[in-house]
Amino acid sequence: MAYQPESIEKKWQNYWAKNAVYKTGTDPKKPKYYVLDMFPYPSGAGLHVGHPLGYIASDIICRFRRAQGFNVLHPMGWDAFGLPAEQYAIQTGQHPATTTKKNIATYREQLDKIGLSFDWSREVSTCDPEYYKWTQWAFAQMFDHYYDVKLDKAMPISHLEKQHPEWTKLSPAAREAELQNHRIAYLADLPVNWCAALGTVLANDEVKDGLSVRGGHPVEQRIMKQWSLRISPYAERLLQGLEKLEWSEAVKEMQRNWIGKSVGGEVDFAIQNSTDSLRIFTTRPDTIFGVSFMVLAPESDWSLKLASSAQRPAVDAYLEECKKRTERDRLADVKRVSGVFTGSYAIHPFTKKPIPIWIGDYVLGGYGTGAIMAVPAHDSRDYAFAKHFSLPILPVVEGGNIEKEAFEATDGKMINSDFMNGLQASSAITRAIQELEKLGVGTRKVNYRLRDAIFSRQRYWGEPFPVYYKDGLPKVLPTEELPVALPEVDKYLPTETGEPPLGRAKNWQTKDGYPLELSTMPGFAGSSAYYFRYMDPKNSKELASKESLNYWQNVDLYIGGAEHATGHLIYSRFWCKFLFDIGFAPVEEPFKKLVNQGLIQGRSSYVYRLKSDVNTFVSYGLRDKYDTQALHVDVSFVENDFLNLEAFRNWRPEYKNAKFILEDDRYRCGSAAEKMSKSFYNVINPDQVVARYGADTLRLFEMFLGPLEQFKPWNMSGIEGVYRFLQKAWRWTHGNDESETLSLSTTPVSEEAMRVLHQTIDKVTKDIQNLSFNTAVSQFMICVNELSGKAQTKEVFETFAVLLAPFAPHFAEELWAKLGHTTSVTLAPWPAANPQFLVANAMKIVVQVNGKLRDQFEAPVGSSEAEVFAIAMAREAVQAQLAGKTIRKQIYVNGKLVNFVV
RNA sequence: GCUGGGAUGGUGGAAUUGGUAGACACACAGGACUUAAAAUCCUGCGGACCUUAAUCGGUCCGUGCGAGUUCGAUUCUCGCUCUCAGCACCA
Repeated sequence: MAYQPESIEKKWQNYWAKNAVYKTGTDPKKPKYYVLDMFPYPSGAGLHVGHPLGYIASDIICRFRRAQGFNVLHPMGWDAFGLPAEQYAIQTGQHPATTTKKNIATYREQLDKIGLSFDWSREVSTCDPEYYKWTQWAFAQMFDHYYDVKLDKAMPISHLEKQHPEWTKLSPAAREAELQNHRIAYLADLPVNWCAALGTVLANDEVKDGLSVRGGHPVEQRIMKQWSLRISPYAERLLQGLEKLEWSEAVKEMQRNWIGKSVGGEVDFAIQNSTDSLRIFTTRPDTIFGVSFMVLAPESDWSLKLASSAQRPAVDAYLEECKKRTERDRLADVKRVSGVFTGSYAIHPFTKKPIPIWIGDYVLGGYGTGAIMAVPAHDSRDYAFAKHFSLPILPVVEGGNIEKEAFEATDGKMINSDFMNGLQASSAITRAIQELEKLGVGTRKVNYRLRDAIFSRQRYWGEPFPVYYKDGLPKVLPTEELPVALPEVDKYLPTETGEPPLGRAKNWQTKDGYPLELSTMPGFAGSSAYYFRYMDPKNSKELASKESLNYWQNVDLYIGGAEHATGHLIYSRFWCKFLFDIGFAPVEEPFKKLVNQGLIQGRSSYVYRLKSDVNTFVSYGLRDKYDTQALHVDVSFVENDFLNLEAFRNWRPEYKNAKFILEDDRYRCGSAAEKMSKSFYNVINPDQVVARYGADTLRLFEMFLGPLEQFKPWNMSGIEGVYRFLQKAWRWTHGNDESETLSLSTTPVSEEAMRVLHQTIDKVTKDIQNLSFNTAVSQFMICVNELSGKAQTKEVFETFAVLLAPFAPHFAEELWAKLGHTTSVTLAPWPAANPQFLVANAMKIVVQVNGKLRDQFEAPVGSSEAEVFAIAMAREAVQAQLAGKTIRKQIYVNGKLVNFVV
């Protein structure tokens, strides 16, 4: 029987399922290893070949670690709440739960075909009330905690109340208002990103360039009452925590930017003819003598307060104009300078000179204090503003070309700066703050860009809040009364009065009749602690038991896309730190090592149609000789870039009589790497590939495609290579294509063959550890090429089966069973390479003189360095052609430099 | 503009701390087997050149561009070009 993946793969998948081979429990005798894939959102389109890339990689690691004696946790589940299901529900009336369930079934079926070693007994789904009960629990905990700045951790609200006995005298509403300023989950009027088309608010990471990431709808700023998570006090811990993580520098850097720490000072500028003072934040207090004007954000409270009566009409007009400009317009013309003078002046803290106060939309209300001191000589934005309005530009740091542009460096000497003259700008920063502190008008200050996370969504398909309102004040439900299950509604749209869809639910209230919160949680809620739930997924008392938490700790290896860098990955870290603070989580960081698999792009194919004759298509190589238009063609009609003419003619009626201008009697298509999309006709499903080549070939091929973290186009032309490899391996082990049994021999294995086998053990082991799966696959190919037709002993086949199992588990399992084993190859221990076979029996000695090859020869293994030299010198003497020259001689043993003499 | 990656044959990609560049695979070409095709197996495959009847053998150039360090650079340093990704009025 030839290698027939379809028969063996189904068999072993059933075997694994029936015998629960991959079921994991806590086992104190073994070291633990937790490998997690980012769980997918089950969309209606199903999986394409890009999805399994990360899953296959993590599966290889899992199988490898198991063989090394680790107790491996490798679960999978579903990020099941989400916008697409809701929008589909709005269009069709079908309940999102129904669609989601169907999609999950499809995903599950597709994943099962790939032979992944998930422990499905731990499957979770974020839309399951038994799951989101614990999301609600965590939220309730956040409501009941505040961030204690002194202790630098979250503490119970009761602890805060003890420090404020005066609050007990307040009315319930006033007291709650105080508490809302501290609760980690709090309700506040906030400027939010409102998306009218989606009917909901969005988090900052869900908005890009003023458009929603999902759907690309315009987003505007609005003030709304929203639930938020106070993530900003965690900024410093989130930043510091990055240092210890084994994450790519790229993702760490993205998080650093997102947190946006900047160190500087806050300075109070007195306002002329007023007792008020204007507080600004600056990172360059050293340039304070270069201040020539101040700028307020248009949305700042000061803007109207400081408008003089003479300037009032101009200020009003400008503020009106700013309001009209949406976020998008503002981003669209960054270069445009606009602003207006308020008519008021501030007083310089050192020179006591008056400084005009302006309003400008390049200053943001939401950052710092919403006001700046402008130093045009040393800030490019202030420079542009000053040039536009002809304001003075006063250089205080030596260097640059102030006539042309702002000089922003801090490596110059201070000038025109009184007590700071002559200092380096970088050291003047500290000096300036000291002086300001003496005057009592300034202090050192650290600012973060990280904003609190807005946590309300005006949607149906999400976790309901565990919140009700008593006398108009928010309360959270106790854990015993959770979950608050998502109610049924007649339509998935906002109500006529503009309330979220939950406003349509009947009896949406607590058992005591208090109304429940109408908004739902955002997408990241369910994914922020799912890694803990997998540890103990059936627990109805807790998110996870102490015992399981202490055993599994956190995720050792997390694999998923880099697109979650500033969303899920930062929220999860925050969530975990909070759970750590309240004594639930055993560790502060959820994911020790993170690997971002590269996107697999689709490979689109094109045909070239004559503009003059829409029925004629020109082959790729000849297209320049004609005037043509490129059209996408379904990639299923194309093999190795050659078009199947028959299939193309049958594709659409208008191509029935298509004519072709061929090259070498064939039609060659053009190609390009693009996102996999239905509209480009380039989507490849893993099912198609499995049906034709089998799961093991798909697995090997996805790994062979290139480095895991690299973006790469899907290109089927190479798949034959790995398929041939498995066929060769089959023939090697079975003797020929027809044999049903193994072709075993007792002939001792040659030393050379042992060398190949042990090099394979060595290389594959190292490659898996380095996540260098593509070179591991190459090593397997070398191994089979070398050993094919020889080395057919039981021991060799056994070693090969164990090595191959992580990559091609079905093939390995079949081979293992035929070797007489009755248990899964998964349970076999990982082989160790014998160092004896890793060195060559004859050392290859290469002698170079002045970098040029002069001599090469072999010496017996074990020769000492001195012997090698002696042989080399003797041979050189015979050659006798080096006399009279200064030489540098290098001697290589097996390609390695051992020494050199001059 | 800022930050972080990347650039190696026709193609995807290999190359421990600097040490014989191009492993492995695809594509292509030639050959064997076959009535034929498929499959399989074998050979060649960066460029220029020398040598030869042809092999064998040998030389020079070659890892985006230009310098530098070094006996020796795909690898390290500096300066560019192009490209991918992220951030972007964050004071």
